[in-house]
Amino acid sequence: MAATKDPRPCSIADALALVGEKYSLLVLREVCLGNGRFDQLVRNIGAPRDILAARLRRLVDAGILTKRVYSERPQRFEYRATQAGLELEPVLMTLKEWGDRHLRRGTGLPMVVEHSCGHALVPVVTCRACGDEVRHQDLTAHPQAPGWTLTGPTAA
Amino acid sequence: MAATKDPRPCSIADALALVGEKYSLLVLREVCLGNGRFDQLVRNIGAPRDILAARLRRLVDAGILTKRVYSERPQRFEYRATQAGLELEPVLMTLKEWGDRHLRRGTGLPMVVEHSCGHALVPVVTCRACGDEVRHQDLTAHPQAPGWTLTGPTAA
DNA sequence: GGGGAGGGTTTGATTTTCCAACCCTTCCGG
DNA sequence: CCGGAAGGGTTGGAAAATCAAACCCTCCCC
Repeated sequence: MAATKDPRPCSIADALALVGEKYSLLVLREVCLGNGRFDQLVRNIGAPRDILAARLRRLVDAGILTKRVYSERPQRFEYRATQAGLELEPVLMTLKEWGDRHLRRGTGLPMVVEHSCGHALVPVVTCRACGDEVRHQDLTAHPQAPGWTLTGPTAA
Repeated sequence: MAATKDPRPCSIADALALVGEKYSLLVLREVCLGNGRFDQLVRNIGAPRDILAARLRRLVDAGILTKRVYSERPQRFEYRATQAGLELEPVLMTLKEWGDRHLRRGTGLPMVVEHSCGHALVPVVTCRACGDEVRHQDLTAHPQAPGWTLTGPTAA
């Protein structure tokens, strides 16, 4: 689902071209939870079976999932996240946190993820260099490739 | 674009229902960069004008963007991120980082974001409680609402 | 040999997207 | 006063993606 003629070279656009189609990130959610079987995915995501099959093919081709046999005779499969797939989990957690805060004021969370430190996970995006939480006003964009023309206050 | 019958109550699914449609997150990318005018968005994202208009309406309705007049006579508009919109920027940065690492091995990045600490931003998702980087093996899911049946190794 | 689980594919109707063309207002130049 | 051009969309019809339900195949169990 690449933005058909995105004139900007952009890793965000490229990433979304792989995992931005409807259901793809929900597939990853389920697979990260260990629910990697076809009918589990159908039930838990609520996607049409044909679409789901297409997404799974795409994610496997992209190296985000692998298809494993968990039983010969009868032959049965399971999808699992590759390393690249697991590294998308922080994106999911960050999105979950946003949804928890903005879409469920007061409603109680449908799921809580516990971190190994013993606390409920509240993901925070920080800067690798200084450790500070990332906020918009601390960021400045520096285009490195043609196609980028900035005009706003974030421009460099 | 809600997963039409997602049986799971889930903040990830809900968030994607708002911003998961094609182009929506790219709109947010541009708006965060300060490129909030309709024809800038068309050019920079490469989306059809009608689709873009629909996305903008939706994002404004959802409280993620606002439509501001930046010139009366001739009347001209500009879209800006609300606080809720700005708080999605960490999601974009995390996704950008994933794309930079997995989709551009060796190709040189099309854009670098500088953090106010003086270094190029490399976003890291950490746990608010302990500060450690979030990794899959440190997470355990705890369903709080019906609809959640876990079977895998992540299950609680 | 009937039925169910698992993992899909096929078919046809319904929605979305896409693209090009068009519209409207206001400013500008001649 | 007339003809653009910029900005911000809307409209119409063709093309593509999605949806739901039905179907298929293999193997297992009774």
